Amino acid sequence: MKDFKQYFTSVSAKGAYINFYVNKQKFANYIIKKILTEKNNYARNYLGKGKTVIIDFSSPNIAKPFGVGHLRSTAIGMSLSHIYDFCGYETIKINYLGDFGTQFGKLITAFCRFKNTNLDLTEFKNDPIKFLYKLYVKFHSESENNPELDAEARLRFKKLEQSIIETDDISELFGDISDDSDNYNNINSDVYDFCKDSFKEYSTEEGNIKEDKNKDECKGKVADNSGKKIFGELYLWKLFRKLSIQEFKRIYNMINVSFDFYEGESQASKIAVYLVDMLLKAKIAEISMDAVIIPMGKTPALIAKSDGTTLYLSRDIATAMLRFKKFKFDKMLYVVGSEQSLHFSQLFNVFKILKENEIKFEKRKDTEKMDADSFFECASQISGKLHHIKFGRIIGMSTRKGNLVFLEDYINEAKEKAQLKLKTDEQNASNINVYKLENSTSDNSSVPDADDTALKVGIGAVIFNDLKTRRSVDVNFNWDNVLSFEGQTGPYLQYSIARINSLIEKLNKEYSFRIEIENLYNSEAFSNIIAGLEKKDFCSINDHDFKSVFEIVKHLSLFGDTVKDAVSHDEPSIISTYLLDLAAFFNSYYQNYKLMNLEPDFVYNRIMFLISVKVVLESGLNLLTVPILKKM
RNA sequence: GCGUUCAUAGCUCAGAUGGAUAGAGCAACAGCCUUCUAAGCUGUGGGUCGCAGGUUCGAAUCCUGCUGGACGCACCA
Repeated sequence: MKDFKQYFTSVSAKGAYINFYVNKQKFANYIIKKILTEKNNYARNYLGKGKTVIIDFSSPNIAKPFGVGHLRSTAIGMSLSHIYDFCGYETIKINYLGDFGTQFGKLITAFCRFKNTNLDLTEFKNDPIKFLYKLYVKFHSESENNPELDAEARLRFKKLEQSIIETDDISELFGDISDDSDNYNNINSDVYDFCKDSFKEYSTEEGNIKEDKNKDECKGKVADNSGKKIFGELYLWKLFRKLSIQEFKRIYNMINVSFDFYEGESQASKIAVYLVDMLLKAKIAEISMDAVIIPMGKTPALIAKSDGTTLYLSRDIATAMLRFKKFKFDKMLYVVGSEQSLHFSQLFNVFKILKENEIKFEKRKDTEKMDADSFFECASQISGKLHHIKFGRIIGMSTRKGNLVFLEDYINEAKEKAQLKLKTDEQNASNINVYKLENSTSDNSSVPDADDTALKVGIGAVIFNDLKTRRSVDVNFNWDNVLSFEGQTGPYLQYSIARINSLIEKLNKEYSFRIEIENLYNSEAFSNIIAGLEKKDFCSINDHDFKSVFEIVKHLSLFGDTVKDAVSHDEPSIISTYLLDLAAFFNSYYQNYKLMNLEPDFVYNRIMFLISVKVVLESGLNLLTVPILKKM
């Protein structure tokens, strides 16, 4: 700080502006040195020190395929979690699965009815999600002509809901539902009997469930994997959920996404019922047309249906409270499409109202499995901590044939394109090598694992495509744009890094520098190099390439501000834009200034410079969850 | 009808708290691979920043109105 002045050469006033002239050489060397020393900690900040942020994202519905629509939330949420982490926050990633609602009654009905007809159960084992999706579609086409199906579905859901709410298993309600300990891979043979004809046994003609005198013996039950008798609906639902989560995890794994917790809407349903009751007693909620509402603004918030069952909103209120109790978060982000804006503004309003009416709560002693007092105590602290991270819709999203696009197919298409590209590159390379062999300088090494590379390029293209524009704008889905690897794309960024690696490797060999770029992030080697260069400058204002070098270094120096911008706006695209500019600067430099055959000292310094560019590009791609490739 | 949101080059978008001559990529055209990866680079053309007012020394950016699109508006999530 004392020698702050040395970084400026002069100051002058020009019109309405005061211009500071920086000492470019000192500035450039300072930045390069800083990056080399701090490496992947360069540009980190501590805005969130001691603070906890929860990011609720992805949140697909179980028993439904993971489509491209969910990718946007997933990509944005995952990237935000990295960005918050980079800013010193304690970050908790939650996947809130849609595991509750009438559609499960439909699915169970369809499963029982169609199981033995033309749908193949081995298909269910091989690809449960696609199988269930087919069931769902089949149910809808058949129920048009057969209203009986809808009635059965409603009843089955009612039974499911009942058994979920009645369950005594608290861990089932509050635990991480992705736990793999109970293995549902082998379907219990009871289930076959259940599916066959049990429904007739316990449904009445009025469309109600028959009272069971002898609960454990009744036909509608099957043994779960611990041998306990549970309703068949509950069993199937758990099975569907388990299989769905397994499938989701496989996909998440592929795109480097992970969660700290998997929660389900079903978990909150029990508390939601209780919550509605409390809000009514506290006179915050009231009854209107048999339903329970909380009056606010123009559109009152509906928290219970006229039949007394809860809604999405009531479950979200309960979930937020549970999470606050558990994590004491300072901030919670819901990464959900902007079409749900009203829902979230209502949710946030509820907490505002709870805060304003704090004193109205009666302390209750008749708590059941939870501590109601502390539950409501925390409610007043939640207001202002919730944020809806909305994003625009994906328009025109369909396969080339016009159906829903499964994420995996989407990635595969991108991968195939990348494979094709790799193949033609290799051919071209071998053609060129015909010339090169005369000089025999080329080592003719092809890309190590073409399959893996293609996959990462495909994923990079797909993820980056969702993160390159501001969240708020609707994206026009266009296959040609997504599958383009040129210009402002993920592969362009990956390619820039691959180029730096390959260049450094070549120079390393040519000049015998022995710079261990492999160990850049985990060895002391670099720190030592830097320490040895304490007094030395990497670049000078008189260098022939200084203008271009400085342009890049200036941009490198802005990375920290870019990260802060991104976190304060919850906007990954700010990082994307930054990286595209950086890559463009670098590629321009690469093309215009060749390093081979220059003085060793100079080349060595430029390698250091290139490493600083690489460090920032890689940090940035990590923030976006775009895979980094050594070679392409 | 009410609410939210968007409108910048032929297309997709930057331009985020008002600042100097509004920038990229794609597409088009003209070039550049027998020295570092052409998934790249260099150049050319392309704009009444939806329209009309207002605030300001200064507006793509802020305010008002209008037009056009998207989404949402009580028992779905």
